[in-house]
Amino acid sequence: MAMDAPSTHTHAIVEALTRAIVEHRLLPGAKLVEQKLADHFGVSRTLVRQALFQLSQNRLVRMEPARGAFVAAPSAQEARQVFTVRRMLEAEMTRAFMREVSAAKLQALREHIALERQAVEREDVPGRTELLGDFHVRMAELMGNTVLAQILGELISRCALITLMYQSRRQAQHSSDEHEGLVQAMAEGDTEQAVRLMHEHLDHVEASLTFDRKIPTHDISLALS
Amino acid sequence: MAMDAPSTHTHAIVEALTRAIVEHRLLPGAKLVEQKLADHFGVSRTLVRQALFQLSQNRLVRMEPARGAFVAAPSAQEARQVFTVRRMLEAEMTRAFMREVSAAKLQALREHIALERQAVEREDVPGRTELLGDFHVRMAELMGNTVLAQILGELISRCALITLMYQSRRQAQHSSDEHEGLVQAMAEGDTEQAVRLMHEHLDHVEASLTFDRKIPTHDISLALS
DNA sequence: GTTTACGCAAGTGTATACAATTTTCAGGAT
DNA sequence: ATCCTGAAAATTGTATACACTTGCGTAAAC
Repeated sequence: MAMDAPSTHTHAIVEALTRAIVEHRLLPGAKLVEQKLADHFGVSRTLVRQALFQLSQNRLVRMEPARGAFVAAPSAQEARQVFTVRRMLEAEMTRAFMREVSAAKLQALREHIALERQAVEREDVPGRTELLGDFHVRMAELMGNTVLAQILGELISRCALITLMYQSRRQAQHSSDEHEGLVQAMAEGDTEQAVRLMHEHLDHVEASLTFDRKIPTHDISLALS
Repeated sequence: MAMDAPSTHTHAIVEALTRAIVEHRLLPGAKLVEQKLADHFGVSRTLVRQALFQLSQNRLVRMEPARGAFVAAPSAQEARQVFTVRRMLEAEMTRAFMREVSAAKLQALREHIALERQAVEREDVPGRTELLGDFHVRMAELMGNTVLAQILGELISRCALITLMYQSRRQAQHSSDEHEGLVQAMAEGDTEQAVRLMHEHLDHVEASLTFDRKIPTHDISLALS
């Protein structure tokens, strides 16, 4: 999730909106009225517009000419495409990771999984959603490839938008278990098994998506507070 | 390269600047003064700023707080990372392509290669650079995966920024030949050979990069006219 | 009762004004 | 000659003003 800080103020708005969208406090389709957001953040529309533009680049927000900004509502087809790309990228990432694996890196991943567990235990839904996604970004970071980490981060944000509002505790637990299995295979040096597990893991996450209709939240102040 | 059209005016500026950067009329490190650009395009700074923000998201432009926008100058390390990601993505893309290959798709690629050839023949440097990159995007589009096509398009733009200002005619010819070899392997149904050729192709392109110092162009009007 | 026309409210798109910051450069001290 | 100093010029950052589009409700016409 590493990004530079453009004037800090705009960045803060982007962060707040991103969190609200990814954590499903703002539902797909919700309209984002510039003046309302400006009032909420205590700035002018100028900065809000910058933030919305930025978010529309990340595909978290869709902008319709002269009609305004809305929380993006990716189609089922787009969701499948995102997962297809993730599988392509992460299968090869797993192979590359294995080529330069080390005890320290495996340990770092295990510690991350421990954090996931804790979030699942304490029913911290936003926290666990973020941590479950960040596991994959963490792998890219451990390889020292920031470009890969950034692209994966964006793809995962788009996934979170598609994910069920409240992923069941069981599914979250399951994801964390699969992460552990992956690390286990990597610890044993079984590259092909690791790649296979990564594939299956992403298949499972994709299968757990729900594409039923969304109920938009129009109350921006509520969602952001 | 498919993007939506946000108010058409901003989009036109983004397009013009993108072309100027990717085609190396504006060299890495060049400062992009907002008022100068605004005058050039006959609009206010507002729209120029929107365009620059958008370009900074694509990593074609780097913005320094209170100092302004500059044409990005990716480090050699970043360039290597971009190519690493491309190899990961495109190796798997080639496999996926082979799973749903058809005569029509191969024909489309062959026609694209013919266009590359023509551009190389007539010494159309900007045209051939764009076409050589678009071959890879074309594959993604033929698979119907717009998400993949978009991500590849962005990665390739970043590559173009790194590429030698004037890729030699020989190298361009070589790239086109490798595209043809790839299609040949795909036509013969030899998936692993195709994957291998894609890998080698990207290795060759990466190897042809030059990381010597850049001479910034400060004359914006000249570069854009 | 349904439909069309019209006007007002709300909201977006762009330009401009002004504040804050950085850059430039002249002038003087060492 | 080189290095500080400081004020003016240039440039960016943010807010505001205003034109233009869209959405919606109301009322008139059929």
